Amino acid sequence: MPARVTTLKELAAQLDLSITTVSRALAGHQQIALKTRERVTEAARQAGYVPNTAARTLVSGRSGFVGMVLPIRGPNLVDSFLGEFVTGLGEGLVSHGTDLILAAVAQGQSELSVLRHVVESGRADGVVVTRIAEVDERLAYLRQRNFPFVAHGRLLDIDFAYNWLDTDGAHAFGEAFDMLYDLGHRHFGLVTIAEPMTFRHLRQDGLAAAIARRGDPSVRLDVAMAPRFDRGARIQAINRLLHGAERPTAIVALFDELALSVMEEAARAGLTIPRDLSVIGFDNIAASAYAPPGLTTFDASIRQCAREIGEMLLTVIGDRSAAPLTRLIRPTLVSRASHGPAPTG
Amino acid sequence: MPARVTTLKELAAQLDLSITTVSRALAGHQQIALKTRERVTEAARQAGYVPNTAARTLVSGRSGFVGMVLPIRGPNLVDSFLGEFVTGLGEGLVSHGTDLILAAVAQGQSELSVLRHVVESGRADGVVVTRIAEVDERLAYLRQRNFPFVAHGRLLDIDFAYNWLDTDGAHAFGEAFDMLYDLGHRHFGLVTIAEPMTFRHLRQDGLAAAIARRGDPSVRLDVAMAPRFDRGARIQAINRLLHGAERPTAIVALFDELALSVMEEAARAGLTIPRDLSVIGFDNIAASAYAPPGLTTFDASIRQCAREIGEMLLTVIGDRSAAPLTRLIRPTLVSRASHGPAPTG
DNA sequence: TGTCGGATTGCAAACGTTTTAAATCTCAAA
DNA sequence: TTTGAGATTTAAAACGTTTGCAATCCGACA
Repeated sequence: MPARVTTLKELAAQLDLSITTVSRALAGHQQIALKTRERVTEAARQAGYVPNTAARTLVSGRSGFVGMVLPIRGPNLVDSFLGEFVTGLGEGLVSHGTDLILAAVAQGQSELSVLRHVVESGRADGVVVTRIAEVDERLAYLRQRNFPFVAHGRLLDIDFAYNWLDTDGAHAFGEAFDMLYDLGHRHFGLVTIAEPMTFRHLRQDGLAAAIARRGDPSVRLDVAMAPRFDRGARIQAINRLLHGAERPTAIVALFDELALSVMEEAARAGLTIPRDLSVIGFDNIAASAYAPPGLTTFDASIRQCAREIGEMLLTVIGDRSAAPLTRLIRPTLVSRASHGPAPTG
Repeated sequence: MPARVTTLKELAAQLDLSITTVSRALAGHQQIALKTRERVTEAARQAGYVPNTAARTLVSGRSGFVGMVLPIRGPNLVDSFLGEFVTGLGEGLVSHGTDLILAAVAQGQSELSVLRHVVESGRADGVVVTRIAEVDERLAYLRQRNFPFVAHGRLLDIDFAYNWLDTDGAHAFGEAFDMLYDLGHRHFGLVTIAEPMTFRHLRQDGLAAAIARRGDPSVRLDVAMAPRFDRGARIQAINRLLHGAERPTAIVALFDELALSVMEEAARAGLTIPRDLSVIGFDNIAASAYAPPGLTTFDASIRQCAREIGEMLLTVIGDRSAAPLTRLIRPTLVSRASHGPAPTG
């Protein structure tokens, strides 16, 4: 069995003081004589005393934890930025000594039920919710429960105010269109996913808005929709786009994984990028830098976003009555070699 | 403030039973009449009752958490498989309803002090330790503290028994050598790192052992050592290898990031892979599939390893007196296009 | 009717901390 | 010497759960 944990009671006995005094001394209360405070602090340091989290949580009602439900993934797919996200979140939380709780979802269980469990058991003082769906029962629950949370992403119909941070995909896709238009492209392809996630709409709408802004009737947009996690179907959708009656000269993909697939299929079809086809992605995952000829994309700086989300959540936990915090991050263009002038003729 | 949390007391009052009975009924104790058990279970379900973690932990001495210290990284580098690792760990833990605690290390703080805090505060029932160093103070502490843990990786001088899971890098590097030797290669390069991590030695020793086994005095091995996180110095070390008096025909890298750098620098030097140079990596990170011409490497199946680590840790926590668990996973060769016959002449 | 035994339920302590309210101490002023 | 104000310390309750032990209930048997 593990060596005995030092407790307040033991420390108090050793110092011939009451538990109360020791507790207060360690908390730095002014009412305790300075000499006593120092004596206690030193003894605690020597004994390697660390207050018991459970006891503290029980009495204070604060756990010092922030929760997050691990995204569910198929056997061979991992959230490509989970690592970055978690790292950033840790950075954002560490200043307050807050730790992160990751709760996995068991087979056949719902993400909501896990979230509920985290909340109701008092494990966490607040939670982070990622991958927001168009209609998101998690947000509905948290709101009704009035539990502190920050969402990474937005709802579509914002019928209530809440704390969120999002990357401005609409802006990025508008920027992508403008850049490609200026390079002479008129026939565009968009590869998107079938899942009801908000970011899909925001990005597509951003693209559509930019097209509308330009007001050029010769601009054409073909949309290919692929299930997110079915690789075969994804390839099929992409090839329909590539081998249609008329091929777009520029393809914008909802995120890098799709863009990389587009580049692979284009290569397989004998197309040279960017001479025959321009491709632009979103996220800037590691592989995008390596995939020839280097994918032009937008950096979503997940780590930085997650760090801010952590900080926001700490704020929300600290002051539950504060006005909702919202933050829209503008992703930066990472210009590599997968885009160029529209092919002539 | 959040809606009131349902508590045992409230549930008991509502059912006109004692707290004890309700607690026992929910725990499924046989001594409670079946009818009562059913009545209580139903009421708890209706009320959405979830037992308070802190209270339960306090009395039982078990937190239901497993801890891990977030690896420290520079501003732009993230542990490339943290996401996979965390996902796997979650999968391994979820069956027992155990959650994962991730504790970040603040600037200027030591990883050991954070680990200590996690342990001493009773936050976790066990911990996972990754990236084992040649002499690892974390393992020394955990052992002396007799606290349940599983290490991902081994110590060099195993002077005490403990629970570990490791990928058999030695075997993989031997396999790589054999394969390359059979392809005619005689002059080898190894790109390794300067940090005192065990896996460095194990892999290098595996390579050396394979060379010795072959007993061919014409085999030559040049070793380039680069600091792990200094990209500039890394490139420099690689180029020394590429532009020495005599260039190796095959380069084995300690892990994929290094191998990808080798391929980049080789391309920059006008070399064609694998015609002029064979390159083999280790880990099979996502980018390795995309980097031209596709990196031959070994799949370390981090997710699967992490899952097993989670399961091992649960076992260790359940039975502290059990014999140490050890597990050596043999990585599988992922044969892509970066290796081939040695150039003739 | 009284008693016994098994089935069922409840009381109270304990886990380690924080905090309210009260007790004690110290020392200068009266 | 007494008084009292301020400084310092403490006792005890509380947080929500689990659990050892004791109490109660019920029907059967004598």
